[in-house]
Parts: sequence; structure tokens; C-alpha cells
Amino acid sequence: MAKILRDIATLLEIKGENRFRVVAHEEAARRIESWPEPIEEVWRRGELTKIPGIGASIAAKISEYLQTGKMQYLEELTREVPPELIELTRVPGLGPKLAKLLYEELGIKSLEELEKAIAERKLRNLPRLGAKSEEKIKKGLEMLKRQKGRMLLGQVLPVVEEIVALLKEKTGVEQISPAGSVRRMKETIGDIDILVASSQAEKIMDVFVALPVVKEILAKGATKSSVVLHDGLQVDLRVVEPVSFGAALQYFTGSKAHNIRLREIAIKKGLKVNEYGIFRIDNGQRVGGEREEEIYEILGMEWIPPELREDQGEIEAALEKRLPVLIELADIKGDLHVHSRWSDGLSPIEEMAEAALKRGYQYLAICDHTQSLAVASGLGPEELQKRSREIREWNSKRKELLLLSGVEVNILSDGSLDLADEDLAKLDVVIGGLHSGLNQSREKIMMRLEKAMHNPYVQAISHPTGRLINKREAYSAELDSLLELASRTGTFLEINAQPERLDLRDIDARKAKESFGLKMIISTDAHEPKSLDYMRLGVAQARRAWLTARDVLNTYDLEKLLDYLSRKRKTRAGSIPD
DNA sequence: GCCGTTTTCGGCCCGACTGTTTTCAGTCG
Repeated sequence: MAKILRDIATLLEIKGENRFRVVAHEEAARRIESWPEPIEEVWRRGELTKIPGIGASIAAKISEYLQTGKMQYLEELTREVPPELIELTRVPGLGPKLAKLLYEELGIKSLEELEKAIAERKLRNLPRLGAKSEEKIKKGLEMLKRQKGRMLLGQVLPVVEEIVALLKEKTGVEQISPAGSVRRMKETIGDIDILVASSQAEKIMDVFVALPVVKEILAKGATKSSVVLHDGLQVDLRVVEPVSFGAALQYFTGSKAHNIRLREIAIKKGLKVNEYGIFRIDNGQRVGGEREEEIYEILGMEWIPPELREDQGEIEAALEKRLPVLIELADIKGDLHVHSRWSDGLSPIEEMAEAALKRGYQYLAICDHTQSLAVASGLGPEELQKRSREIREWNSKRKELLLLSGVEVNILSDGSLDLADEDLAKLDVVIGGLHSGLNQSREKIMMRLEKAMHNPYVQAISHPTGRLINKREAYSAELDSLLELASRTGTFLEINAQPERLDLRDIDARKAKESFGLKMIISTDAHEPKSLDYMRLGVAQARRAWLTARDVLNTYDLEKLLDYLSRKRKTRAGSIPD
């Protein structure tokens, strides 16, 4: 539905409709995408217009489509504007106006036809276009072809850190920060934004575009430059005067929706917010902007952590000064799901333990795969006994960190586990996970999860929805049933911190907390020591879900953690732990 | 097309860069 509305917006734009009508459709699309439940359910309750940004008109269109599978408005629109033109606007640098021009003047409707017209040098003779414009569109077309879509945060962060370090080293700037979706720690990143405070913008721009990682310069100006790296990532650098650093940081961190709300509030207070500062509208007097906190303070709000800036209720909460104190990496006291060489991990237990010690952890649960997962050298009861002896030995020698003996027990295709209860009873940590039969129907998958969660020894479920970012949809799509089941059986759900998993998703985890009062664990699922660093991705995900340290089990001291982990066994799969 | 503690009309966030133009439109974020 969001895609349809977005298509409508693009078609209206090409047609040259009122731009606020265009924006309204885009806004409605965005709202639907970030709404925590399927739009059909809202429609069934007759509450479409309760979603902000959806009014009577768009609600009627959605209803019509859900009822009949058709939308008359869209069909009329596509009679006026060929829907193929939407494809053209995906080319960077080619917007709705140019798409319309290309169609009307040259009859171009597809990327192929566009490519042909460029080869024949037809674009440069159009009004307001020249050879440079033609070249720019050509490059945009190439870029679109190369584009792999949004990249994973876990892949992008190291690149950002490298660029920031290089800029610091070569220019000596001190005030420098990632902005945009990187700073908001979104699970995927479209492009990288970096902000610098300096009075020597030109010098910094020169250094930036000459960095060895840079493949191509898209734009270079006095305050803003854009480049493409060899791996295809786009990086935008902005340089502002130090007095504007806070305002610029706020501005370029976004999100767009968050900023729009913020500026609306500013206007109502007679203030104007832009990237240079916050100003009085009546006399233009500057009232702040050096520090980011000032912007929020002056607007009467608490400072909002970047991870929350999505216009998902954080502005209201900040105005009422009831923002949660979000979990931080420093709150994490251990990792409850890592693998060792006993199964498919790359390192011996000892090395994993040393890595955990380095990170200041109190405990580490070694949760190897179990016997039916042959491809991952899963362990049977005897091997587990041997492994437990190794773990006990380590614990007898080292007191700073407690190793817990655990498994990521495989949930079989009928919902049974591949280890007997008596074997599970000997372990400290039992996390259940699906690794096979993922193409079963959702009902079947839910049945398997339900059966596993009712087992008194299964304390948690790993990567509960099974989604792989950009690769695989969630296999357990009925999130509400999953959360309700976890609540009823006292089973904890994992936020798996692997870069391509980040599962539960942020909005799922937020719902788990707010609607079901669930506590979660954040695990790296590390198969080697350095992957323990994925914890920061898991914590970021939890922050985007509005979680505090109290909501996450592995922020607890050892004693309290063990108490929570033992509750289900004591009650034999019954009540909800507090 | 949406919205309302200035409500049913009249607003709607704000600015940089580029190319082609002699003052601005288009695109992007």
C-alpha cells in the first residue's frame, strides 16, 4: 500500500500537481510503512484515519483497494501519466520534471530508451539542457545500475570511522561527527553524512575529495561536497562555522519527519530552525545553535537521542519530559549467545572468554549448535558433557568471568527439540532456534515455536522472526502471536545483533516492551572473538526500540540474571516473570 | 491532501549545488 501511495505521489509530481498534495501522499506512505501492524487490520477496525497523515480521501482509496483490489484514482492517473515514468525518476539527478520532458519531447518511457537517447546525444538539445546535463544523467544511470540498495549498518560503520579518522588526521579538525541515518543507527544506510565544524571549509573539502577511498566527485562546493567511494557508497560532507555546529548536527541527523515536526513547533513559538542556528522570526535574532542540546532546550524539550528521531512519538515524549533513559553499551554485563570451535565457531572457548573479559563482561554463555544441525557440527549429549568439563575447568581457574554452559538447541520441523529434557536440564542457558524447514507455512512455524516455548528448559528464542535484511522475509510473521506466546510462557526473545539479522526488529522490540511488557536479551551470536563487537549494533537496535537497561536481561548482575533464567524451570512453564 | 490550544480555510521546513540562465528551475537531502 505504501508503494502504491508513493507511486501516486510520483505520478502527481510528474503531472505537475500541487506539491502539497504530492507530499501528503508521500507522508501517508511513510506512515503506513512505519506503522507497527498490517494496514489491513487498521482498515478492518475502520480506523485508517486515526493514522496521522491519512485523511478521508486517502483512507477511501486504501479501502477501495483492499476491498476490490483496484483503485480507480490510480487507474485514471496512469491514463494521464505513463506509470513507466516512475522508473525514470529512480535515476539520481533525474526528477519528475525532466521525466515529463523526456517523455513529451522524445517519447522516452524506459531506462533502455533513455540509455539509447543518451548514446544518440538527443538530450543535449532539449530546452534548459546541455552536454553537461546529458553527462550527469548518464552517470546517474550507471549509478542506478550499480546500486545494491541500502547497505548494512554493520558494514558502513567501519567505513565511516575510517573517513572520520582520516579527516581528523589530515586537517586537524576536532568537531566532527557522523550525521544522518548513520548517527541514528538505522539498520541499513543509504548514504553517509559527515559534519565538520571549521572556519576553513575549502581546505577541508580539498582534503576530503582527495581521500584515497574516493572514486568519484559528484559535487564540490564551499560548504557541501558529495563523493562516491570505490565500494559504491555515497558520502556527503558538510562544513559549518563552529558557532553553527549544534544546529547543523541536529539538522543533518534528521530524520526528515522529525525535523519537519521540530520546525513546525518552532514556528508556533515564533522561532525558525535551520542548519545555522535557531532564530527569532520577528527580528531575526539568533538565540542558539552552537550545541545541539540548545535547539531542543529552546523548544521546551528534553534532548532526544538520535536513535529515537523518527517522529514516532519521541517529540511528544520530549515535550512532556518523559523520554526513557535508553540502554547503553556500557550497561551490558555479558553475552548470552556465542559459539565456539566445539560447533561451527572459529575459536576455542578460551579465546572467546578472553575476548569477553576484554570487554569487561561478568559472564559469557557458550551456546553451540546441537546435534541435528550437522552442517554446523552440532553437539550431542556426550560432546556437551566433554565441553562442560572444559568450561568448568576454565571457571575453576578464572574468577573474573563466569562461563555459562549453553546451547542454541535446534527446533525440529515438528516442533520438538533435538536434545532430551534431561540433557537440557544440565545446562545453564538454553536458547531455542529455528535453522531448518524455514519454508514451512507460517502456521507450521508458529506451531513449532509454540511447542518450543512451552518447554520449561527453553529460556529464550534466538533470532525470533528469522528475517535476513535485504535477503529473506520473516518466517514468523504473526508478531503478535509470537509476543503473546513469549509473555504467556515466560520465554525471553532475543535481539540478535548480527549485522544482517538485527532480529527482533526495532519496531517489534518496542511493541514487545510496550504492549506485552516483555524483557529481552541482546546477543551477538558471535562465531569468533571480534564479533563480540556486534553488541553495539544490538544495543543500537534496542535504543531504537526505546528499551532501557531494565528491559534487557544481560544488563543484570550475574545473580539477578541467573534468577531470571531459572524462573521458568521452577514454575514449569507457567506464569510471567516480573 | 492533511490539519487545527490562532480549526472548516489557509497554511504546509529549509537551504545547497548545478546547469543554463542573465534571475532561476530542478533536484536533492
